[in-house]
Amino acid sequence: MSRFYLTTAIDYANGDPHLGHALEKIGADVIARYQRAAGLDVHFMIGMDEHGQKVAQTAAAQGSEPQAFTDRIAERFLATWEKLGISHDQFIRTTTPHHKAGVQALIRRIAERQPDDFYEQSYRGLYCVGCEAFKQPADIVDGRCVLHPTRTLEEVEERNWFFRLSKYAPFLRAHIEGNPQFVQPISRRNEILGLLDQGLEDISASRSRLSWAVPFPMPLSTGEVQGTYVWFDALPNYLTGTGFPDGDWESRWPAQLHIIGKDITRFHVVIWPAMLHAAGLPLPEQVWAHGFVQLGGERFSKSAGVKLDLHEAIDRFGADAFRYVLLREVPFDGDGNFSWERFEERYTSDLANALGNLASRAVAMVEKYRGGVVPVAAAPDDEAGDHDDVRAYHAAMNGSRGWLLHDGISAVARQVARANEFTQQSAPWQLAKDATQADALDVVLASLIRRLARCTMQLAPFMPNKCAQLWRTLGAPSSLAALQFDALSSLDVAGWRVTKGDPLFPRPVAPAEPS
RNA sequence: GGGGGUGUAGCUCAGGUGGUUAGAGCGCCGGUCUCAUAAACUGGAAGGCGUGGGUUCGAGCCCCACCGCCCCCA
Repeated sequence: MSRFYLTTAIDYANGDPHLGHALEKIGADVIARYQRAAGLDVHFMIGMDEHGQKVAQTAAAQGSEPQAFTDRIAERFLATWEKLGISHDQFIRTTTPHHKAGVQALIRRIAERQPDDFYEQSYRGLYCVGCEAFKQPADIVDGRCVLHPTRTLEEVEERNWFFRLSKYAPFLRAHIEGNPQFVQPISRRNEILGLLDQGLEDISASRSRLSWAVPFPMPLSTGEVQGTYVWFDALPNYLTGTGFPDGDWESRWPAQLHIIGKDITRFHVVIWPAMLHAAGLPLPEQVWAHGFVQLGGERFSKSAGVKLDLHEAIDRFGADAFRYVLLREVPFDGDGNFSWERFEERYTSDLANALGNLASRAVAMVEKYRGGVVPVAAAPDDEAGDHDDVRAYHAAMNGSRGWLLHDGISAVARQVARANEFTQQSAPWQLAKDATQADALDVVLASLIRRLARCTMQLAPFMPNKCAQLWRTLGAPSSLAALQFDALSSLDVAGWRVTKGDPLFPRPVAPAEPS
C-alpha cells in the first residue's frame, strides 16, 4: 500500500484558532480522507509551534509560565480540531523533548556534513526592549517602534550562528525547475523563481535573548549558548514527527505533501529544502500553498473588528456543513471570501434544498411505492452524464492537477442537480399511478438511490458525519468508512432498505445574526 | 521601493494557442409540478469584461502606463 505522509503548517501558539487555521486543517483533512478512501496508507500530522519570544511574552502578560501557557493553547486547538472532525494521526508540539532533541540532531548532522554551512557573524539592528526583538523598517515610524512608541529603539549588535543559505540557490533553482510538482500552485512557483533571481541571503540560525527556545547545540566561540531561531526550530517538525533521528523514521520520510499558507511559501520551498539538502536528506515531494479567507471582503483585523467566532460558525449548521461551505466558497488554490450571508445561502441551496431534499424525496418514494426496499433494476441512460462528473471529481481531488477541492465539490453538485432533474423528468409519482409502469418505476427508484450513494461516497471526505448518516438512511449494508472508491463503479443498491428520518440538513429557522 | 498574484452580470467565479450575438452557480422575476425539507423542474431579465493608451482586419484574452485588493521581501 502506498504511503502518504501529509502535514499542515504547525500553528503559532500565541492565540486562539481562527478561520484561517480552520481552512487549512479542513482542506488537509479532506485530502487525507480522500486518500484513505483511494486506498493509500495515510499519515496525517498537524501541530503547534510553541517557541519564541512572542509566546514567552504573551504568557508573561497573562502571568503564566510559557509551558503552562502553551499547554493551554494546545488544548484549545485540539478541542477545535476535534469539533471540526479533523482526522489527524499525530499532533506534534515543538516543546516536546523528542522534537527538541530532533532539532539538535538535525543541526549537528548539517554541521558534520557541511562544516562550512554554519558560521558566526555579528548582526546589528534596532532593538525594541518592549518587544524584546529586532525591528524591521516596516515596524518603525519616526524612529520608534509602532508597538512601543514611548520607548527608544536601541542599536544593538550581537553575534549569532548563521546558515549559509545563499550557497543553495543554484540547487534550489534546479530542483524547482526540474520538479514542476514541487511548488504548487504554479503562481507560487513563479513567485519563488523570481525570488531566487534576486539572490538569497544567509539567515541567522540562533539568537541571543531567546530564552524560550531549543538551545542551539553548538556554543558560540565566546562560550555562549543561544536559542535556536525560528526556521531551525519550527520547520524540522515535519521530520522529527517521523521519529527522526531514532527508530525507522526513514519509512515515513520524505513527506508526500506539505499543506501551508501562501505567506510562508518561502520558508517551505527555500529554507526547508536547503536545510534538508545540507543534511543529506530527501526533500518533501510537494508543497501546496493555499490562499487566504477574507471576511465579507475584508482581511482579518482585530482592531477593526473584522473577525469571526469560529465556534459560533461551526455551531450555526454543524461542523460538516461548515466544512462543506468553507471549501465550496474558498478555492483551495487562491483567496476567497466568507460571510454569514453567503454561508446561509450556500447551506440552504446546496445542502438543504438540493442534496437534503433529494435524499428526502428519493427515500420517501422508495418507502411509499416499494415498501422501503430498493428494487432490482438496470441503470437508465440518464446516469451516463454522472460518469464524466465522477472523473472530474477525481481529477480535482487526487492532486494530479493540484488540490482543487472546490472543483471536486462542484463536480458532485452537478450530479446532485442531475438527479433532481432526472426525478422531475421521469416523474415516478406518475408512474406509480399506472400498474403497467412498475418496471419503469423500479428503474427510476433504483437509479435515484444509486446516484445518492455515489454522491454520498464522494462527499464523505468533506462531510464525514452527515455522509455516514445518509449512508445509513439509504440502508447500505457496509459501513461508509470502510468503502473505497474503486467499489463505486460496481455499486449494487438492490435490496437496500431505506429509512426515512429527520431532515439531514434542516432549513435555517432564523437568519444568522453576525454577533 | 522590488517581486508574485488578482480585478468579467447584485454575489462567487469559468472563460487552451486573440475571431461570429461573453458563460455557470447563487440571488431576483415569471411559468410547471406535487414524490419531497413551501423543496424540485423550467423560462427570463441582468455585464461599459478595473481605467487610459497601443499592436492587430479583429482583444476579456498580447504590449505599456495607471488605480484598487491579497501575499512576500526591503
